Amino acid sequence: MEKKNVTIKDVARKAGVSVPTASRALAGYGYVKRETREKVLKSAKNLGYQLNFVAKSLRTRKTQTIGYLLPDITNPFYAGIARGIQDVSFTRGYNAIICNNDNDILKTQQLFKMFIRNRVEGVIYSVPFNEALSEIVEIVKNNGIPVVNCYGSTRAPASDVVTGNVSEGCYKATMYLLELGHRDIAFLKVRGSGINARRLEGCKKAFEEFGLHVHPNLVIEADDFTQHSGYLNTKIMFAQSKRPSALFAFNERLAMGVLKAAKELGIVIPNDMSLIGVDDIMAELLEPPLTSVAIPTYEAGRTAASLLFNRVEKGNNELPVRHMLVEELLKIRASTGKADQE
Amino acid sequence: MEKKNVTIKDVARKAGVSVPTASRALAGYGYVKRETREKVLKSAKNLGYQLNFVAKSLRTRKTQTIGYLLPDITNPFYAGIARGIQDVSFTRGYNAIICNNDNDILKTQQLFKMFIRNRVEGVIYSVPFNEALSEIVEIVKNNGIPVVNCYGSTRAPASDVVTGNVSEGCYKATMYLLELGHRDIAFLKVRGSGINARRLEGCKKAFEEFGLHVHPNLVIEADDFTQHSGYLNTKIMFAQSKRPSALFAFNERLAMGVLKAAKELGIVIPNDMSLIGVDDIMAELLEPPLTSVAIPTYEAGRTAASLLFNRVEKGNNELPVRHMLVEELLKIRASTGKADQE
DNA sequence: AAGTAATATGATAACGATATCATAAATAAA
DNA sequence: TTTATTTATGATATCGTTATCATATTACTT
Repeated sequence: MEKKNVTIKDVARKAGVSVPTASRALAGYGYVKRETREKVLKSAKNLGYQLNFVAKSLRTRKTQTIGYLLPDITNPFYAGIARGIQDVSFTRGYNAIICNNDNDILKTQQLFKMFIRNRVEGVIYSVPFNEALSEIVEIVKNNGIPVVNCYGSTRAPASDVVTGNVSEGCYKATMYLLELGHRDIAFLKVRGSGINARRLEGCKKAFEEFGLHVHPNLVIEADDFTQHSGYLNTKIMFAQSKRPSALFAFNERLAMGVLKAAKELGIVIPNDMSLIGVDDIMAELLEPPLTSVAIPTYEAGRTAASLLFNRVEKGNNELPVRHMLVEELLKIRASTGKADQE
Repeated sequence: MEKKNVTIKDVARKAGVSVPTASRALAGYGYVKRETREKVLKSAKNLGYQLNFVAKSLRTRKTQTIGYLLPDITNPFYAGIARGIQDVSFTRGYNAIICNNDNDILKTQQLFKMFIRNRVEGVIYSVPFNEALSEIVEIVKNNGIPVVNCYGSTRAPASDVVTGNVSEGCYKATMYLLELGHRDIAFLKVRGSGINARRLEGCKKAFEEFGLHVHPNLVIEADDFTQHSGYLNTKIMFAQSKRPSALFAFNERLAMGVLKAAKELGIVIPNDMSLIGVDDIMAELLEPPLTSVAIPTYEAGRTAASLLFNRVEKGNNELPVRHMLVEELLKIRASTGKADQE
């Protein structure tokens, strides 16, 4: 009653056929007489046989597995992407090995090598830029494994890339603020973030359409994307200069920090100041519900997986490099309003 | 420049040794002369050799992989557990295959069978009870695979179980409310949830210590654990009966729904009513910051993984069944206050 | 110097499946 | 009937490693 470990050999013997015949019967592939197949299937069922996927993988050189590298699965942004990848994978009969790199390059290297050793058929990653990233991604590709970058560093090489129309999303949001009459709009971005830089581009474009320019003093650079950082920078900004009529934070956590600081300072949103965020994970649940640029993480994950499976099926080098965009939408809620009429 | 696919055979040939010797050198196992090892390692490095883990797994019957089944990775509660499992696994050189069942029993069966086919060395699950769950869990166990239940259905069999001291956590929270002078305390639970039933037990115990009883009318059963459900039930309750002086929702989403309903009804928390939640995922970020019973999901995941690896190492049947508790703590914030003095 | 133990290496088998090929039986075509 | 084709089955090789065992070499003991 301990371990059973039924192999196809047992199934074949019990059914009175050879191993290859049993294999064909179970796989439903090639020529097998109807009654033979039934005998084999019955035998398999009786013995409680479960295919050994490890052996199959070795022989067929297909592991039906892909790897996904992200910074941290407890970050809902990445969890959304992960879920999209998992769903597409599940439908195709694949598994995804999901690993956290905690933005640690040493871990990144370890994990990518692990992916290679495990002979994953493809890799998706969503990690920010790092000097050593390009190198290790190149190694993965040299091992014949297609790589898709999903909202990760655009500076690292990949077969295909999925990102949002980040500058357009922010363009729309800024246009919306401008149309509400706001002119003194502050932007809270994270220093060193390539995506945030592109977000700011979109905002500048909107200003230009109004014949205006973003005031450099109103572009604030946070050290990181934590709530605390948003809180701190807001406090500092409001202590130093005139309060802007609207604030656009390029990240939801930052926006939550702004919200908290504003509350403490007695600034009522949206009456005293409008606020826009990005991400749209908790936005609807905040007080007030936050107007924000929604990132369709689930769709991004699905798209990345689809691109990857295209390459897995067609052979990596058959296809040209593709760059797919998912649409970031402005969701208008209660944290924005018309500018003061003074 | 296409696929390289370097095997240990190539490494051995280039180093001028036999394959088994190369294997020993690379694994750092058994007798290998110092210079031989160096030759092999150099050869491996030059060729860009990466061990084929599939082949190794087949031979050693160790896949260094475990499976984790959860309802949905985008739910931060499960993401926390997943992260704990992943971290312990990573440290041990294992991978976790994480799969969502969406509370669908058909998927559950498919996924558990997939775990068996993939020859995972252990399985952890966090899924609610379902008639067919016991059956499939039993099949997994019969295949010699240890199973650990982490905050899942306690009615399904498993080698080991990890849960929180759920009734104690709620006992503490209720004691706190009682000590603040509250007597009309409403409880919002989810119908059919075994864990929520145990939570209520803890609350009742606290009442008994005060020589009181929970009023049955003040135990409200929600259909599910969504924010909407919390919102709806609050509206209904407040329309029908006298408003309680405190409300205890056994789930954060429910509590957020209560918060929203209260806001709409002009009920100020905590002045007009105290509110306590469970989970403590976003609690700190809500307005007002929510007093709640914190579930240490990350720790629970780590604990579950540790239990599992004990069995993986020691052999499944060597160890007695263990039930580990992680401590749920009451975090006091701004949503609770003294009862009215009327 | 002889015997024993430790070290080092390789030949062979095995893990559990599928791929490839050869051959036999059944069926269709001439 | 003969030949060609389709269907059915099994023998054998193979995927890339490690386990097991046998043997050769070196290093210690006495």
